[in-house]
Amino acid sequence: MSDKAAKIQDVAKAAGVSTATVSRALSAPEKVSEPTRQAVLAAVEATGYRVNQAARSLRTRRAGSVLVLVPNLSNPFFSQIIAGIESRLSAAGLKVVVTDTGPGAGAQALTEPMRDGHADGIICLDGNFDPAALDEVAQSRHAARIVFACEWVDGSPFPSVRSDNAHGVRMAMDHLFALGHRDIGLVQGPRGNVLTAARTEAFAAAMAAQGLAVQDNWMFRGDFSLESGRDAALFFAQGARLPTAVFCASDLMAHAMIGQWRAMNIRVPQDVSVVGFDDIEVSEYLWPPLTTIRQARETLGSKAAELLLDRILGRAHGAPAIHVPVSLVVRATTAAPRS
Amino acid sequence: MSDKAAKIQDVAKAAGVSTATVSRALSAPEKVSEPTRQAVLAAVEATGYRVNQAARSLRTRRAGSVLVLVPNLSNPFFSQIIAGIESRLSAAGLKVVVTDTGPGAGAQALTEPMRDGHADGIICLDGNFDPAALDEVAQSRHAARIVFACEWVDGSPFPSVRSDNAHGVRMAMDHLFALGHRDIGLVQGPRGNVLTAARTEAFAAAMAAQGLAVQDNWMFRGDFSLESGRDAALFFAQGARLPTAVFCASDLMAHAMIGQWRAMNIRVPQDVSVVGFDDIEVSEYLWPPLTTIRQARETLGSKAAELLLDRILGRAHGAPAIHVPVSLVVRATTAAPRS
DNA sequence: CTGAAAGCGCTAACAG
DNA sequence: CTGTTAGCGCTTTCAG
Repeated sequence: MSDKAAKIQDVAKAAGVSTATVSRALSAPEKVSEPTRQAVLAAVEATGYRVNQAARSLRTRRAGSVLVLVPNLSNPFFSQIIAGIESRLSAAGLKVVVTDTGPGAGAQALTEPMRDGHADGIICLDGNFDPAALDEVAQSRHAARIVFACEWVDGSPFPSVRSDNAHGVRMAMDHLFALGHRDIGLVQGPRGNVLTAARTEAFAAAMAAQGLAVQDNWMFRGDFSLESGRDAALFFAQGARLPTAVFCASDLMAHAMIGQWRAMNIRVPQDVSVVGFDDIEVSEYLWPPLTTIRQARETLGSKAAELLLDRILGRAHGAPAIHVPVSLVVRATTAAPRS
Repeated sequence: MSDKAAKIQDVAKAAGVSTATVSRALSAPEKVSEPTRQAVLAAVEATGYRVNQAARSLRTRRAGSVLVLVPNLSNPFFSQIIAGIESRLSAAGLKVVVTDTGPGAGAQALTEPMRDGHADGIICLDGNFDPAALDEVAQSRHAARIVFACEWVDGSPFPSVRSDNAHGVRMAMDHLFALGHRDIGLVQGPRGNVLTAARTEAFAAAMAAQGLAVQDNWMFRGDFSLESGRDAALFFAQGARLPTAVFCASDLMAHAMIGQWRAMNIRVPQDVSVVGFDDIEVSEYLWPPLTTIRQARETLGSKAAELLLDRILGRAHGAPAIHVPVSLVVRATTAAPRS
């Protein structure tokens, strides 16, 4: 049990067959007669044999695993997506490993793991790549095994799974309009981010459809982080007049903004209503519970896994953009405007 | 660039040297003359060569990576620990991969990755293993490359890095005592967890030192989750009398408890004071900002990485338990008891 | 259905 | 300092 690791030779000897048969019994059972299969399995058990993945990879030129690239592991938003990915891929016999794309990771982060034989495919949750650099990636022979989820890169030829951001924003805005809000502020994501673009654009469109102007002094540039949410609170509070509602492009920013406002005695939703985006777990538990747009994170993950699997197995090609529905979760941070 | 992957042979040919020299130039530059090294590097560049990790692993019997086992990826508490691990190990040329120990993962999760050649070592942030099963793990030839961090398993022969939990609880309690609290409740972690044991014991000791009894009806069994924090709020509210302060074994539980209480019109800290444990990022941003015990997460991670590295390189042995200092962060959830 | 044998790409002795 | 050579453990033709 604690001796040298058994190798396929040892199993073959113990089972009285050749190494080739052991190999087949293990990875293509249907090619082996039932009795030999049993014998091999028994021998595997007896010797405590485990296949050496390095040797197998070298021979088959497959890694047996998929890499998930996350922009920021500390954002609880991502864990459920990973869970969705995992459930789909582990069923297909693939391991899932997760890595944080450090700040300023180059586009090579998308191909290197495959070139180096670490992964058979990549699911990237980070859209923060230089489009030009991505063109080069697209030329690589590994390009077909890259899938984006949540975020994506405009104009890039990779399949992606995304929440229906525009629809989410529209629901949020309709909810605010229905409550009677017309003076609505926006906390955006970081410049150059596709989610920022999609959500900001949808915000502007919704305002325009109501004949409302988007005011510059009610528009704050954040970066999805807690800190920028706090900054947003200060920004709005310093203005001549508070909007009656603010739409935040992420829950995290919304929570920090609300927290800072409370410290300043600005009450949500009595003084200002707030809507978030993401529906992270904590949003349900804090007070006041956050009205927000829920992303179907598990679905996002499993669809991305599906897309990648299709490509790894050569079952499908092309670069579809799959949109996953979102939903409005009305909780306690929204109410009619202050009079 | 997008052709077949270059192999070491191609580089050797291009540089006019043998494959062995290429190999040396890449992984032991000091064993090669400067001119040849340059020639090899140029050839690598020209061919776009990347070493095949599977082949290298097969030959060297090393994976070149370390696995971090996390109980729950969705807890933001872990990400900074991982960052600490990463900064130390990447400097040593090791990749870091992260996996979620699914619920009910067996002890084989600790050895399998090494047996299978996926990892050279394991840093485990999850203490939830059957001690009996761990005895078997301890016999394995991979036992020497397992390090625990944050959590650990009592009586197991593995090195570990831990926060000084007892000291943290003592500081929290002293803070409450100094404010005048004597009626103090406790929200524990899950049964069988070492952190629960350490923190609950320290709580009881602190109370005893003040001549105070630990009341059963002010003691709630949680599991570190948001949901159990909400349950704790209900539990205390249903009692005949609220304690004047509650110590929560995790920030997440504290936040959910406070949130639920606010919904019930129980105010923190006016009606009850609350102290948490962890100091997750959000604790600083919510209202009221949480008084809590800060764990030096980055340090926890880097020390664990150091410990593991020593063992991988054969520089050190044994199973030390390294204690990392914690600190009390006083914010706004604690005040003098209601009168 | 099974066995023999040839490597996958790399590194580590061992000579020179 | 450099080249030759022998595998690491596995899968996969190719025969039988």
